[in-house]
Amino acid sequence: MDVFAAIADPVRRELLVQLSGGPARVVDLAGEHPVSRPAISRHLRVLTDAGLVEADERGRERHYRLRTEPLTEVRTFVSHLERRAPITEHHLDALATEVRRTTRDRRRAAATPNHHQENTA
Amino acid sequence: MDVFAAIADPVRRELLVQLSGGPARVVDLAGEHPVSRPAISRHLRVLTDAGLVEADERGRERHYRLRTEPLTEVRTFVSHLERRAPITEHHLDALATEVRRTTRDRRRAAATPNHHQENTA
DNA sequence: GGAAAACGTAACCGATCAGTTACCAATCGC
DNA sequence: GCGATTGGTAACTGATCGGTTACGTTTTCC
Repeated sequence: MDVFAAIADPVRRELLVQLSGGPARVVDLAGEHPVSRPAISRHLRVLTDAGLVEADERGRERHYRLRTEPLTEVRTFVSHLERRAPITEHHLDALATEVRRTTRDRRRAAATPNHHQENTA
Repeated sequence: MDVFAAIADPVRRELLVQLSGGPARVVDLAGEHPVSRPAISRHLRVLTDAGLVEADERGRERHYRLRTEPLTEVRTFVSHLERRAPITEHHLDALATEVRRTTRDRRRAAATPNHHQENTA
């Protein structure tokens, strides 16, 4: 299943948002949803196949964490459409602002080793 | 059907790309696809419901054109995930570059009123 | 006026999806 | 060792999806 299909499901999008706050176990993820744990397990499988998450085995637990690389395809697609389309200028400005802020945050995070478990090699 | 589901289908993504080159009629859009015209019609209906396209009635023809506003939601979602995730720096740099270029192209396009049908590539 | 073109919709169908329950394997804590 | 916890998978099911063909309507053009 490709990335676009993977993020088409609202439950999966919610899972990704949860994981954007840091790694989590399956029970923890499932605890926040009205659907059963096996259903979550299968959603995680789909996300894994799409490359959007990865699991670290820790004994009987699996710690899932977010992987954002595949999102590049989505971003590229959206950018492509927005580039040549009769859109109002402010949309792109908003995007540029977003990116500037993101990059700044990112740099700050990299300079501050006290974040969570990610040591960017 | 929400925007994420709308862009989950490869045919619909292709339609959006086609329309990013300018408005087009249903027959023209269908001509580039191996699927039947009614199928295209229904894809266009889904895209319309998602707000991603809009049709101008011109006699017996309908000229569909792209609307990018709903894509904001997708961009926001992706940005949100990428902001706080252990990603390598070069991804954000790539995004920043993309945006810079996009803005520049956009300004140039706005200054040049004569771009319309495909024939761009 | 009538054929042709453009396009939407209805009816149908097979495939896929997302959910459930039931079950099994592995690991942890006492 | 043993019960409890964690989590994956299998089997089943109802719903949705995407495709097709058939058809109806409107507009264009001779």
